[in-house]
Amino acid sequence: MLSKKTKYGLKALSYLASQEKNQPIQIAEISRHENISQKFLESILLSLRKTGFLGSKKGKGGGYYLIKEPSEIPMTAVMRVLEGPIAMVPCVSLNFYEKCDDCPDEASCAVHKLMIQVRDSALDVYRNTTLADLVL
Amino acid sequence: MLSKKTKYGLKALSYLASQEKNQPIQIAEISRHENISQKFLESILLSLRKTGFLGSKKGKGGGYYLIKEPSEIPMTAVMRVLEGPIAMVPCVSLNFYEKCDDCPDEASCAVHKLMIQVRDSALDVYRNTTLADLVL
DNA sequence: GTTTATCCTATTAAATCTATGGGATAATTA
DNA sequence: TAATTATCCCATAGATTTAATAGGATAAAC
Repeated sequence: MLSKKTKYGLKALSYLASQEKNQPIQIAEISRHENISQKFLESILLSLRKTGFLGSKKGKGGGYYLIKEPSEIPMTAVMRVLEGPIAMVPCVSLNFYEKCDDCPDEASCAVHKLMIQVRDSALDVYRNTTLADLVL
Repeated sequence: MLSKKTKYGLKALSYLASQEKNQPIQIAEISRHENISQKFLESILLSLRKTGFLGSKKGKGGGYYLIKEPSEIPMTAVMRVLEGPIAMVPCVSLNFYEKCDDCPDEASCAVHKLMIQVRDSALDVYRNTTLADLVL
């Protein structure tokens, strides 16, 4: 299941990407427009800022804005920040690899074999989709 | 993340599929061989029996066995029983569809758009993989 | 009738996710 | 400078899900 955090984060990014001008948009406006709990959204936008997707401005006229062009923001990056590993098991993760402590041999493991394929198919989608594609 | 239930279920199915003869294999043997908590595995095998993947036999010489040929068991079916929906959000699920209560229009929803693609790519893998492919 | 192994339900323990609260910080406006 | 506005940040509560365990019932074999 996709977490609410990821869902809300994607919606917020899309909303920002859909703006004509790249002016700061307030949390309140995004939360209203996308039906997201304002406080929850606040923490999500904060993490998107800290990971380099968004810029922010305080005080009146402040808010959040995209730092890069939507077409320059691949879903691989967004998903890894919001949802975490793209792989469904750590032992097939490219960026978050961990060995299974129960499994003696990855090469012969059925789960490993299957999840490699699932990971690759998901990667294929995420690598070929940018934020711009979702706003069309 | 793949649940332990699914991981263990897949391993158990693979172990059964790897047996020479299709004789009943005891829970204890599978749990030992695959490093799975016996009691937890018990409940998983039970659900796999109730959903028509496994047969069972009680008493001495009893255990679980595959009902169909491994090549006749597609991963779509296994995953749906063990893990649930293949889609990451209910609004793009083929077998477990649910409308999002927050989202006014699916067609214009960025999350919807992206998750349709992810679902299709995962389906493509699961549909083209059977239990037999994982045992090779 | 004793042993063996699955069947079944209930419950607990742990982890994770979702959401909220309250105040600190910084920028704008007057 | 003071008031207002909006992000920043930490802490925590509440809800849900997952993982595992317990204990006994049932059925088959010998």
